[in-house]
Amino acid sequence: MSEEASGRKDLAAVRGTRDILPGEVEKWQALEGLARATFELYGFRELRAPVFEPTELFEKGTGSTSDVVVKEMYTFTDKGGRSLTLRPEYTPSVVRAIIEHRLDLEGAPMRYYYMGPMFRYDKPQKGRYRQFHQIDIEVFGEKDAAVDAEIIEMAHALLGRLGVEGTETLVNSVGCRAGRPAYSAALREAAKGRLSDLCADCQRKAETNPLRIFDCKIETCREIAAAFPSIQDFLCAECRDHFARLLACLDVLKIPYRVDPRLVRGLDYYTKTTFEIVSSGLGAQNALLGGGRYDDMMKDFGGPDVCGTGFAMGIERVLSVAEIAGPVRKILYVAYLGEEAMKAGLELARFFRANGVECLIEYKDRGMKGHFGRANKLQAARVLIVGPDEMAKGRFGLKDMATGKQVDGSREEILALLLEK
RNA sequence: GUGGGUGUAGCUCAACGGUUAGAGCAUCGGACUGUGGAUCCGAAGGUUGGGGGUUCGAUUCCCCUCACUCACCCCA
Repeated sequence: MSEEASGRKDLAAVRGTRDILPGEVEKWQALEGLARATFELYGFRELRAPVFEPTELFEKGTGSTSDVVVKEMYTFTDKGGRSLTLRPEYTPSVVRAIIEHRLDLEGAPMRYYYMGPMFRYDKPQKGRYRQFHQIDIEVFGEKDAAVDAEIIEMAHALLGRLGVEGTETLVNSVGCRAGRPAYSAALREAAKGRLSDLCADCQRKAETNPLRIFDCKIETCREIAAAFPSIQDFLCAECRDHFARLLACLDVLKIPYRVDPRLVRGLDYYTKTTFEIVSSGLGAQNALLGGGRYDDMMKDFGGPDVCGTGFAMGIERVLSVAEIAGPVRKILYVAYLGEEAMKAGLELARFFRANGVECLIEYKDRGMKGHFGRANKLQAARVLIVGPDEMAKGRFGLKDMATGKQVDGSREEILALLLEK
């Protein structure tokens, strides 16, 4: 049966992955270029880490109770018997690299960015894939809430350059390890008091993750949850000051935001600041980017006590709402007549390419009409005409396909014309 | 992992349970052997996602499976 099966389906890209084809890939390149240019303005440098890491890295970093680690990792055993995992997120890798190379001792600003694929075994839907791509930025060693505001502003700057509109910035503080357990307990207590009035889903959340009751869409649950204690009341003095300073700096940078006490985020390691930028142009998966502060991870890894803060931006999601276009290509199509002219055209193509002109020659014998039809099909900007007559004179034709105007000249004269616009 | 929707040519879509599954666009060839977009003619392209069942007969009805898609969950 399997040998009879249609090859086409069997060889399709696996579930949750997809090809990015010419025509679309130019948008990716444009986005990546704008991201690099923007981050470099803020003093960030690229840091490339491996696509897979020891499974333990994510268990300790991302958190062994997070959904990502519990049920979404691509984990496998290699031939040496090691348990490895295709990274579901990037932050633990950067932290590992800093410790491994003692980058904290170099004195350079620890501002890093990276873009590449991440892997999570989720059920695919709009804006959610099993191999997806993130742009990730991290800053280490800056305790001041000002840097949290700075990276949020940097995210805005990038989204602005990408033509993304209709976004909202949500910020919150989840406190530190001192205050958070107390808040969870208080929330659980409050939920127990109204348990019978909550929906079945929320009754379950009351046990497993009381913070998520705030996310329920049922009206009665929302009303009940509105009366629950706010995390703001459980922050220690230091966390409260940190959060106030974040908001003050966002005001200085003129970043509009909304404080959302429900914004907890699913990764275990966040402390103090959490934030998210959401878009109205997406479906249920509406977060364009999310991040926050993680002051304990480095220490928990057995490294120096260096704090961190950063965010991850989903490339697929941003592209679906971005207004960017790839560069306009101005292809020069080489039209020739006959074998000798083909060889002359081949050499002319080499010459023009060596001088920076995108040039296309195809090895199919066509008449002049056929060549022009093909050039038109390819949306070539110009056609170079090489025939026996041209070769005899050493002067070739150059036709502008948009205007229909045609001139002739030596190859140097034509090159000059090609380069001037 | 749980639900709903959808799978017919490269793309967008037709076809009451009944002959050889069609159309537009795209592709290729010709009209047209030194100058494009047009027009006309023609060709090629399908195990109707896959498997099983009901039926004299299934693209159509039923079941399973796979994929896509939307939502839950979670997150980028």
